[in-house]
Amino acid sequence: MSRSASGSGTGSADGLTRSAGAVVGLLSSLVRHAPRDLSMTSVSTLSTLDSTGPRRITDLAAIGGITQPSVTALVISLERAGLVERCKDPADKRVVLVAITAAGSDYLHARRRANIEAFAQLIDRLPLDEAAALGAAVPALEHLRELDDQQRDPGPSIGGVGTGLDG
Amino acid sequence: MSRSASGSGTGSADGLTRSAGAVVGLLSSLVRHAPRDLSMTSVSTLSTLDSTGPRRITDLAAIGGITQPSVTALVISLERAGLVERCKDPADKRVVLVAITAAGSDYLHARRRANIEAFAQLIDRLPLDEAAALGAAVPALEHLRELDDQQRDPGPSIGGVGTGLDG
DNA sequence: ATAATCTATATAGACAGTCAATGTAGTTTC
DNA sequence: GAAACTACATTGACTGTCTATATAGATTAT
Repeated sequence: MSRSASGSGTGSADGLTRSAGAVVGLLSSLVRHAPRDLSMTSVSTLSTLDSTGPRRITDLAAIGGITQPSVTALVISLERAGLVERCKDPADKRVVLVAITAAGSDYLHARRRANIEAFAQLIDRLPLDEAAALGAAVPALEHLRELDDQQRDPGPSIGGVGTGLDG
Repeated sequence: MSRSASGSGTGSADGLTRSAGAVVGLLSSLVRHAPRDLSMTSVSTLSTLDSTGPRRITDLAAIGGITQPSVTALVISLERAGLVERCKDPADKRVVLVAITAAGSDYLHARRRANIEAFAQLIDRLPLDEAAALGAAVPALEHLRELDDQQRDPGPSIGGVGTGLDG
């Protein structure tokens, strides 16, 4: 809380705190109204499968930050919904490889599109100068997300966590 | 998706979509790692009580977007934790008025401080220009939250919903 | 080679948070 | 003062999560 407090665009001493409050507040406002047809964790798991290909149960647990039994249950329900497939790994008969289906991929992309579009419509109602300021802050927002992921997952190349809202 | 697509700071045609994606992505990244000692709904309820004073059960249900039986259970557990008090309304003996206690208020403020500070530390690691851009986007972010609240709650003066992460 | 150990997943049992449906006490209206 | 309404509590179910443990298969050491 030392450096950029003087560097933030507001020029005031608590610009940083205010930035933090603004982002956190908006975040809060959105989360609790997200669609609930699938759990955040399910969407997050689908997202991982979609972007990085088939995975074993244990991987999904580590990536998603939940336990292996939870993933087992989650995958079973996703399978029942037709959104993923489970296949045995011929090289190691203990392993279950989970893959997203075409239906799963379709669902995911539709949901992602809807989320972004709804938010885009919100942005579209901003005054021009605010929309411009938001656009200029995009690299900062993307960078923040990277920093956040790094900080929580100091491990190697597991890839983005995927978080449900980005479904 | 018509106007500010050309007005956003990126200058590209999909600047709006990219802004939306950036914000949604960051928010997603943060949500799933929030502290879970109290549920989002509990913190949200505490926040409402803290900012608007004692409330009846039904109010809390409407404000929080959950059912009345859920609030009854939630309030009972908050009461057991010493964070709220329940008292009868002398004017209407059916009513239970729920009020936040000093301990509840302390908890809430500590949590809010911690959240904002953690996020501020993240912002502090941004390059100066990005931190400045983020600072400049604060009014836009705050405005977005307002727009979001309005859109979902076209009703009268219920006040901010409070969403758990802003605890 | 085979026994011990490790690994990947499944199962069982528990708990929190949510809901819909319904019960009960108190209030308002006609 | 009877009917209808309101505020809250209770019940029973379902989901998502956890810990602890079981089972099948793989690896390692002797």
